[in-house]
Amino acid sequence: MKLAYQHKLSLKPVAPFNFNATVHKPSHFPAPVEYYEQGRYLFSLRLRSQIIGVEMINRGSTEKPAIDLALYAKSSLKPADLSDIRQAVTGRFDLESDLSEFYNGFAKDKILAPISKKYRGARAASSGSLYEFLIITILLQNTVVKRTVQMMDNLLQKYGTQIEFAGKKIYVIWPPEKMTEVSEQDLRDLKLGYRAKTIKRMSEDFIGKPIQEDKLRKLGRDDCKKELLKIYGVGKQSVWYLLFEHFHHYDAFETVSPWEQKIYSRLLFGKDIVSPEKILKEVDKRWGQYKMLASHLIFEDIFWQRKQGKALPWLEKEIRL
DNA sequence: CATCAGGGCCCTG
DNA sequence: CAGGGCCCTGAT
Repeated sequence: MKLAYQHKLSLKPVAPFNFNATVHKPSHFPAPVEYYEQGRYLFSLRLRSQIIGVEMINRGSTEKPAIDLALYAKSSLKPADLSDIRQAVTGRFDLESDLSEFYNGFAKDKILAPISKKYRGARAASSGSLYEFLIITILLQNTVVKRTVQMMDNLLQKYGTQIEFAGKKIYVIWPPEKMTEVSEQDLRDLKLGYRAKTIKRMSEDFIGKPIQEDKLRKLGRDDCKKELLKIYGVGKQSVWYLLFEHFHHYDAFETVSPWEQKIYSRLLFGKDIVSPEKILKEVDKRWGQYKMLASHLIFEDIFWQRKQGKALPWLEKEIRL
């Protein structure tokens, strides 16, 4: 499906703002629902029944941020659509948070200071909808990245829609209702295993009396967490991915999975393995209410380095792409 | 060839 | 609140 250029919007994020380190997270597994290059990011969006291709272009600097959004769709966009898109993008990329206190602080922190300077203005972001994020967290469960990638590709090819805009082809995820027409066996045939059931049940939670993403955004961290844990397939590991990346609670760091444990052990203590309790205590002591944002930056930094070709053999062992 | 753990979660006892 | 079961795949 080819989408035609319809409209341009201009956004002004709150400074300091780092475009590249916000829109692109090199530690994330690659899914064909987005495209990134320096200064430019494409992703797909469903708005009511419309499919929108969004192209974000960096037009500013860290201290004077500006983003242009070029919007692509089949038919023209109404003022209400534009206002919804503006709101969605602002929310998903957390453009209105003032992080100057964080980025101006911690100057004496040996680990954080150089990284905080390097990525000044970066924030947590998740370009997809809550539903899309939940699909990803389910596919991450109890498996290795390679298989997650395969499951996601299988699902998008079968149930997603391929769109072409701004010179690129990416997918847009299916609407949750789609999964009601699909049997558990259909999903198992895509090598999803027992996740088939989880995806079906989770999708149903978005229909009828749907989960309200906007309402969840307004809740405090603990209330938001409580609501998210009610969703079938969301447990203690997925919930803080959601709280941080999707809902931007910058202190949401309460569990460490085994692979992350190894990486944080190395980055914080220079050791192969340190207990999760010790890691959590350390980040809390160092960074308090910003402990997840700070940890996220040092975590992403090694993946940026890897992307730029730096050899990190100990890391390769942990990611198994 | 077989066994098993892996970016967890649900359910049961 | 601990522990078993769950799908599939690549590593051993």
